[in-house]
Amino acid sequence: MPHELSKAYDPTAIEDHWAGYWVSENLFAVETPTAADQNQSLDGKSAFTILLPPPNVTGRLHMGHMLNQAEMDILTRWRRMSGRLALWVPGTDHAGIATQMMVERQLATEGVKRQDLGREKFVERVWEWKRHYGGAILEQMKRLGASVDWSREYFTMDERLSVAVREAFVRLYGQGLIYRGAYIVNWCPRCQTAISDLEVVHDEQKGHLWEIKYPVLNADGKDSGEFITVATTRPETMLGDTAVAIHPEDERYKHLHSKKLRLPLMNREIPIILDSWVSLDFGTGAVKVTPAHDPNDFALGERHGLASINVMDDRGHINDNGGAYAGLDRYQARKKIVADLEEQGLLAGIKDHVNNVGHCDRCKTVVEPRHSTQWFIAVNKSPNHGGPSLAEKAIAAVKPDANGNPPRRAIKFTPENYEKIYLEWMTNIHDWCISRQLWWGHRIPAWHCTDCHKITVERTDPTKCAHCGSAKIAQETDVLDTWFSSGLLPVSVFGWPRIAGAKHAGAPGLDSETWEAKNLADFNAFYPTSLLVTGFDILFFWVARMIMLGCWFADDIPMPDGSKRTLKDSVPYREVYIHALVRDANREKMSKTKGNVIDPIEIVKQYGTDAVRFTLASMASPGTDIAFNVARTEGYRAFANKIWNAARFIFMNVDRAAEVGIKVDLSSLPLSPVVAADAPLEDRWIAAEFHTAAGKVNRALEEYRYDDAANAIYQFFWGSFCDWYLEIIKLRLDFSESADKASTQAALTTLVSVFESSLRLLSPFMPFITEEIWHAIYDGNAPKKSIALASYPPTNAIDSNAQSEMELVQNLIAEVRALRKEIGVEEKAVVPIEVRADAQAKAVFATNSNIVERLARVAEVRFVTEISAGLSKHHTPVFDVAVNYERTVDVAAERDRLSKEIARLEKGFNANESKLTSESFIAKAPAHIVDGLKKQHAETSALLEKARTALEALPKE
RNA sequence: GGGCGGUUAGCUCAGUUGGUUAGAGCGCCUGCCUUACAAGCAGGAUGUCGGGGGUUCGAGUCCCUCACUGCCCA
Repeated sequence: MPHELSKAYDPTAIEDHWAGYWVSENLFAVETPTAADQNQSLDGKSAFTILLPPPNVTGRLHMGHMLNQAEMDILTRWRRMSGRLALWVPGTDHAGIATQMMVERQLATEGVKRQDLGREKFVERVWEWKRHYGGAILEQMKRLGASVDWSREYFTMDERLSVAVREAFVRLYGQGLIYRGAYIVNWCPRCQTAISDLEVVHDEQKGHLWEIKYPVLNADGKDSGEFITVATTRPETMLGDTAVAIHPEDERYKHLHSKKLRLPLMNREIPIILDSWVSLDFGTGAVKVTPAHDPNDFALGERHGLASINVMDDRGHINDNGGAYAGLDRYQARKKIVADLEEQGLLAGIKDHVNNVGHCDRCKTVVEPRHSTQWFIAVNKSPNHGGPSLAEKAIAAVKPDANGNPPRRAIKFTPENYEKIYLEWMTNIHDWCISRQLWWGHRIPAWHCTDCHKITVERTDPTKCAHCGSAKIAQETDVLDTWFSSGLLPVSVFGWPRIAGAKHAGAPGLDSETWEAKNLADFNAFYPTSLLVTGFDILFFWVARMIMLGCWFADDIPMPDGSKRTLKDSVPYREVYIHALVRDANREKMSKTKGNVIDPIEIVKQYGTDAVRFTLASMASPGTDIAFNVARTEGYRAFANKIWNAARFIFMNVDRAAEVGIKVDLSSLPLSPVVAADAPLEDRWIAAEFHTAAGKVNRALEEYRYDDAANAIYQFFWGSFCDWYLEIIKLRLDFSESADKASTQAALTTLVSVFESSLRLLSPFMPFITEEIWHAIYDGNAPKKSIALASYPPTNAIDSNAQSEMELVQNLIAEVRALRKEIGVEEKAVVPIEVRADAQAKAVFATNSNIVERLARVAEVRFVTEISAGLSKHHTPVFDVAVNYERTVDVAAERDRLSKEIARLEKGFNANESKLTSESFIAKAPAHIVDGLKKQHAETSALLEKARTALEALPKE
């Protein structure tokens, strides 16, 4: 039997199959456009390009990813079906710290340290690990059906992307924008590397404020007996103190200006310095200064020319500069120092104190600010050849044009407020520390000369120093921050810098000419990408970095027509959509420690990918966090089930029709429902409803209103198509001998056509179930390999007459149903009704009386000029209706209902009355408001009158 | 400390440039196994739109203020 769908909807049974099919058929691969395509503007299709913000290669899919990917997939499928050349490029980043950690952990189980292996062997091990376990998250993506081009999958350590990293480094270095310097950086003692500000997560912790007395010295270097008390949250850093700072205006200490202090425990003489940065009210107003271990102190040290004494090694242990404490872990040292101070009577007090402690984002170890030599990108500096800085360009790409009207933004943010946040951040950005003391990553292409101590940076590995010619050179051991390479992705995935016609194209390694031509074609077609979709928590990671680097490096690639590329077309993407956080049902942030993490794969197994996607979409209102509630998902699985059963119903009828020789011509189904002007009301109406919904979906997706789009489809499919259309169409699905076959065939054709269009409308949101049913409609001979390659239904004009006529019929049915309940008509009883209606409504009811009869279980619609006395009736502005039935009236309930209705009407009446009697309202409000209100007022008065009369007519108690 | 948001039905959230009597899903109550669907059908109840003040003919929507709350940055 054709069209076989199992009786019950079972998502897991269909989803695995289609997910595999989409990948194995390479369905969403996009070929590099040929030159001919380019000339014809890609065969008339403009590209929609979207890059997956690279998940960490060690990562597993979490709800945030699933939301992020569902949003990208919905947009990509919608754009693809709407005729755009849609390319979604997937991949992962190499996650320097995280991946190195994974492999070190693995080695630890073998009792081996990476140092035992040596750098080269260790890196080999990491690659091995990556081949085995890396990219699990992409496999999960495949199961979820993301419509990405797997043939273009990237990994930031790939050779082609490494070429881009090298090129970018060499250029920035040559432009004077990369430098090496000794600064305070965030140091993770566990990972033993510097990390960027963004990789430090701050956490409020209960701690202490230790108050320590520093003896004031006389001119002869002896203790004067006076003390300055300083307060600190990290007493162990005092070993590296080189001054104590006070505010120059602080009256408490004015007499101590120019005096010296004795640093306790170390017995070192340190100066008192004056600086207005010191806060008068914090602690005692005197601050110990440790330039090597605190960013603020470092700045003070620079201003006052203080020495910087590093007292800790890279594991967070006190080093030889720490005197008696050398070798101790930082916290052991803290304990001992506090104890020693107390013993010497120099501990003035201990106070409870809540402070913000920085932790390593990866391993949660407390970060130690540390003075060390690192590589930086000078983001605010003008390059050697002049012009704006990296940050200035990144600001110009986003800032509204001061003179432009309307403002011209090269990159548009949604929700808009992120533009402000981005600009705020980019305006105050500090130099970017790009070096990491790791082995896994892009090794910095700089060579140090042992003879002249200068640095050589070149595109190909040098054999001798570029400055003195010495062969005694050694490559820098540090690697680059992972973000340095992922920031380049928008240009590097399309082949930069190996782009035909670009400067420095012929980089070594691959078949350059072929590659460069192919890359040029890709770059011309797909850059700038259309959109970046990401969470706000990564705004500064991807967004900021990609914008800085994209704007910097793309602008020397000429435009396809040969003209100079300007900032507008150098940006990595035209739009940025920032989504919110997925929280648990109680709005709590999901976290492992709280144990409230929802594994999307588990939920998917229970309810199906389609239902989970729909849940996320329907809650994804821009700027609002999603409180993920499985009750919602359950509801959308029910929706999928509804669609499934509608399909079964339709197929059942198609098959029954076939048995009596009635066929639906599947080869001529329209792209979206088309009905004749003289078609039955329900046909004209469902087409109008469809186009209304389709219009809403298109408008909503243009504005990233996934919630509006999902709701419009839900309402249409369930509320209009299933609840009304399917019920009405049953009247016309008559397969008996006596039936008019042409009429049945027409009804069936419209039904199938509307349903098939609806599947295409829904497909971007629920790709699996729509794929399954769509193929079933065509009984395995679908016109395309996938519904995802079919066209999105175009929106036609909306027949609003059909909508208002149908609304009348629906209202009548609803009133009858309500009446039946009120007067206790049995569910199954078929009863006559009396209707008083104006001429227009009466005509509509008369034409469609069979619909009323079927849907409201009515025996006969009797048109009257006045409802018979004694019957309970319902009133609307255009008709009154009553059910002819020997009622068992619950007088109390009826009185209650009428009283409530009267109260409601009175409220409206009074509100309108006061407005309409106000002269200023009549004079100042626009005419259509006044007219509308007058009309409503008249209706309300009439209904109020009728309700009051009905209440009067009720038997007295 | 600086900045940005939020407060609308029991819950989670919509509510377009102020405009006619504030919506949805879930949940809740009542009645139905009406052969596509009980993961269903039909009917129903529920809101001083956080408090206060102001602008306006008109405020959930704009302004001020207070309260509570979340996030980012330092």
